[in-house]
Order: sequence, then structure tokens, then C-alpha cells
Amino acid sequence: MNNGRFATALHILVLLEKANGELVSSGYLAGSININPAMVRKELISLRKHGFVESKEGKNGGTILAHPAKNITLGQIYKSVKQVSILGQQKNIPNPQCPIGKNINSHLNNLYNETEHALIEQLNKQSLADFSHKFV
Amino acid sequence: MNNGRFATALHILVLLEKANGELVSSGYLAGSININPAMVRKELISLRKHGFVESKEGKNGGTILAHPAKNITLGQIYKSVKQVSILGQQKNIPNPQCPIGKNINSHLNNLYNETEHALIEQLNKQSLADFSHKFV
DNA sequence: TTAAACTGTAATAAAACTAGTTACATTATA
DNA sequence: TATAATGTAACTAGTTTTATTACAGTTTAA
Repeated sequence: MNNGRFATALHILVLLEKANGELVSSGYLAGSININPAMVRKELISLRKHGFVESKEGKNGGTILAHPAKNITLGQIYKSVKQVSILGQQKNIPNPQCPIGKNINSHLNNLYNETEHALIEQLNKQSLADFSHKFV
Repeated sequence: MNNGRFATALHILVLLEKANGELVSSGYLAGSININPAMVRKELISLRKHGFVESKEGKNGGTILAHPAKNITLGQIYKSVKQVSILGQQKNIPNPQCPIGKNINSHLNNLYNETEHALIEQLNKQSLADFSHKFV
């Protein structure tokens, strides 16, 4: 993050929730999302690693949810795709001679952590099932 | 966002708060942040446009806070630098034939708005003065 | 036992975004 | 009038993200 991965991951998971335990192919998922199947399979690697889904190889293979959608929160999904802080990453090294520059990164990190925590709390208010049920 | 602009903007504003009404040059700001003065001046354009600071041209010119730091919240600063949603932007166009694809962007937008609102509320708990006073 | 339909993954390319640089006109001061 | 600033534009470089291609491995079913 920040990019389209959260949207892709959530889209995949909603489709799997709707599939009700049937294996879904990356080609089908890609068709709904309108991206390349290889991109879907890349996101599936991550979702699998985080325990959200399970895949079966070979003909008639595909992917299913590994847990009931009500046990997966949007905050957990967010965490699985985010790689950098929401507010930005400190790759800049401010002037260590300056009393402000010297300390700003640690203060920023604290701020970012607090903020991110609030964001995840907000997302945790909704489960994948809650979100999925918005689609009639 | 998401990039270093929030950090740069906040760093600038802390330095201005510490300057206590004295004009500060972009060269000085750049020296503390450790970036190019032109980058600072670019961020100052935005900060000025949002009413946070005022600049004076010419020799001995520089920038000052336009308002007391206690009247500026971190949420306001965040809003001034963010250009896209925290969770990602919908530039992808999912399959309109698919009942999920057809509706996902509007559900995502709702979710993003709710989440962003919570994030800004969190940031609004702190004023620029609060943040600046963390630097001894 | 073999063709077909999948996943898994790597390598590469293209596109988009972010950050950095240079240059110089303009403005104000001493 | 020299100097030290800002204000901007144009351009370049770097990084990240997304997309594409390719193919080996796996499973199924005829």
C-alpha cells in the first residue's frame, strides 16, 4: 500500500464468499476484477500466506475461503496488504545537527502508529461477511 | 499521498512554530529536513494555499505561521497534502457484467470514506502546538 | 496414459508516481 | 545596485506499482 492491492484482495474475498465453498479459478476472479490472472494469483499467494484462503492445484482446481467470512475482519485484510505506513515512510534522513530534524522521525513514527491503529480499529468494525452482504 | 509530503509539511510547520514569528528561509528549512530548497518551496506553495503560512519575498524574506499553532490540527495538515484515498484509488474498472464487479467500487468508496474520516478524527486530536511541544 | 485445465512462480517490461535538480525571473533590502 | 530571498517552470532521475509473458508442475477425467 498504498495502491490497489486492498481493493483487489477484498474483491477476491467477496467473490469467494459468494461462491459458498466452491473452488473458484484465478481466471474467473480475474474476469470479474478485470485484471490479469497472474496478478490474481500473486495476490492469492499473499492471502494464502495470511491464512485467509486455500488453493487446490491442477484441473478443476481453484481457491476457497479458509474460514467463515464472519471470522475475517477488514482490518486483518488491510494488514495483509499494507507494506508501508499510511502516512508515508521515513526514508529521508533529516539533519542530525538540528534539534527538530534529529528527533522528528521518532515523533512521526509514534504518530503514524497511533493513527494506523485507529484506522485498523475502524476497519475491524466490519467483517468480510458484513461487507459481502452489501452486495444483493 | 501516500508519500513523504505529510512528513515534510509537518516538519516545516514545526520549524516555523519554533521560530516564534521570525521569518524562516526555505534554505534553512531545507537544511533541517535535508532536502532541496526547491522542494521546500513547492510544499510552501501548498501550505500557503491552505492558509497555514504566509511568505515574504525578497531579501530577508521567508515564511511564518499564519495562525497560532494551537489552532492548526494535524488532520487539517493531512488533508492539505493528501491527494488520493488512504486505501487506494479506484482506477480499475471491474467487469460490469459481474454483480460483484458492477458494484464493488461504490461499496469501496463508502468504506474508504468512513475509514478516512476515522483517520482524520484521530489526527485532529492533536494540534500543531501539541506535536511541536514534544520537541524539547 | 495423455490432453486439458488449472496453480505456482519467475523474469521482464511498461506505466505511473514521487522526488530531485536546475534555472531563472521577480521581489525586497541594505 | 549588489545581494538574498521567493516563485515557478521545465526537466530528469528514481522508485514503486501494475501488467505481461512464459512455462514448469499438478490434478482430473476421458
